[in-house]
Amino acid sequence: MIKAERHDLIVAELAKRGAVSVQNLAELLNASSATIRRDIAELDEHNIVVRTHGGAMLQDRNQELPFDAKVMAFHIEKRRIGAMAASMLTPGTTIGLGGGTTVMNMVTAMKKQTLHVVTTAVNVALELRDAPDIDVLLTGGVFRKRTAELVGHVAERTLQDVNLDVAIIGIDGIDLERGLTTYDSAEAFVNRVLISRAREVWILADHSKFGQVRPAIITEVGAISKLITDQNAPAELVAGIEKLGVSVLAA
Amino acid sequence: MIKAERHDLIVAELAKRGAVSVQNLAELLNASSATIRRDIAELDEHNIVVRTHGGAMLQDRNQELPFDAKVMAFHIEKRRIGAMAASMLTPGTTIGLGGGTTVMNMVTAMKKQTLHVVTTAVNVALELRDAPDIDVLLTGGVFRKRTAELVGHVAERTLQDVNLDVAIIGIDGIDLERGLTTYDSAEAFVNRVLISRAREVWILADHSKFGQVRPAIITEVGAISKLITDQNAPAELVAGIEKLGVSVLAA
DNA sequence: CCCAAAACGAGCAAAAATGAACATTGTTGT
DNA sequence: ACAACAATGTTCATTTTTGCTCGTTTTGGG
Repeated sequence: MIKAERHDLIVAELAKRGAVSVQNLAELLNASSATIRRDIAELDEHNIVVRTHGGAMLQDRNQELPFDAKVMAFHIEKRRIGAMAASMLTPGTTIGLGGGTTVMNMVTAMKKQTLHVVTTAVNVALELRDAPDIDVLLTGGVFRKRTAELVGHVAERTLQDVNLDVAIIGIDGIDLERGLTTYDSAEAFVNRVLISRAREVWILADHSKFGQVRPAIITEVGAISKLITDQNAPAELVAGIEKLGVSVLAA
Repeated sequence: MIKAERHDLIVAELAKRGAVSVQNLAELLNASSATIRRDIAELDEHNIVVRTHGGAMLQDRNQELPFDAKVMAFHIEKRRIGAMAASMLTPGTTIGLGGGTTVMNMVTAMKKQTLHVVTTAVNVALELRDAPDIDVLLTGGVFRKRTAELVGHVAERTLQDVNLDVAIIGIDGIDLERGLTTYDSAEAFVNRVLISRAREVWILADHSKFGQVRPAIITEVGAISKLITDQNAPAELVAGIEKLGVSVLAA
């Protein structure tokens, strides 16, 4: 059994049970505990799992939300997408972040880095409270209660004053002709401004978003730099997107 | 079973039942009562559960947020001050809110009212997520991690664009000669802007703030309209403040 | 108010897990 | 074929965790 296979199985086991011991995994995978420990350490470095004494778990209980998390759709995929996106950041750069669960997964994975963050999402700011080397600028704006995101002209004007190296946003639908879409038009507009201020645009979207069309258009597919998704994204759609000059990465 | 897993299960059990005994948990998790006690103690240190004699229970929702030590001090007084201030609001008006624990107490007490809120405090916005008839404008700005407040020119500029009926802020010190003061000068400055945009200024301060002087000046005592405090405020200071035209109310 | 049962904290020793160094195996490129 | 390298397993000293004992504190019933 090769390393990558073990890693996959460890993540799969965690997805099922939430936490596993080194011993269990050693038996399950016919590997020595030393190897399992090395595997877990590596997965932890990539922020895919959290290493603990005796084993590994999916998330640090300190940040475990009282609700969902484990119920959330495609949370393993989102976590891996977030971890990959976080690992691709250049230290010291300024990144703009929208809202959404996938982006939040990325934020938890990037806490140890050195960055400047501009965001329209209140949750992102709060999550970064214990990130010692990341400063956070909240755009301000009308507080959307459902998503805890900030919209409107205050958000827009604040964004007009910053330059971003990368804008990273989550979406609800991606379609070759209809572009990147979401449910709320005010949020779509703010995301459009975010995009306009950035040299590069990264989109985070698990495979369930492919081929979906939502009411509010954010931008066209050709306008983005990178699309970070999971292994299950439909191949022909991925090919079509790449043909538009977008680099598609599968976590 | 690894420690982290036990911790998760303890929290899960609490989520279901509200409270559990050490014995129950010991059986359920196949661990000794000593271990369970240590687990609960650790979870309690991280403020995830509340340790009690014989077991553990869920956090008291009213005092759970990130302020810890400060919240406990003068908790009762702050709550009464907050309740009184909330009861004095006129429906439909626009109020500006700063940060701090006393203001937060007021915010929890005003959720059912109909109001427009402008605030520099991220916690205030989140707290009002389930207030159906209050719309919230967050000013934006640099996110101060210690207090979760927003400061800097973005906050200032947003405030320049609004007119407030009342500005309500908490302070760390009030003194006849040295005025209203707080620890952080950036926050003091934002509060000053907040005050400048309002027709009326209400200050919330429990009695421990009287006679205190902190590094950063917000404004002079004569500039405020109402001071809402508790019964234990020193009488001679209150008299001096009233002489400056401030109406002092004791909750 | 008092007493017995239950729960607790602290110290301790056994057990489990870890990290680091080293040996072995397998793979890759030349 | 051979050297360089990565991955894995093994050993051992160290650290962390756990269960137990015992004296003390808290709780709740009479």
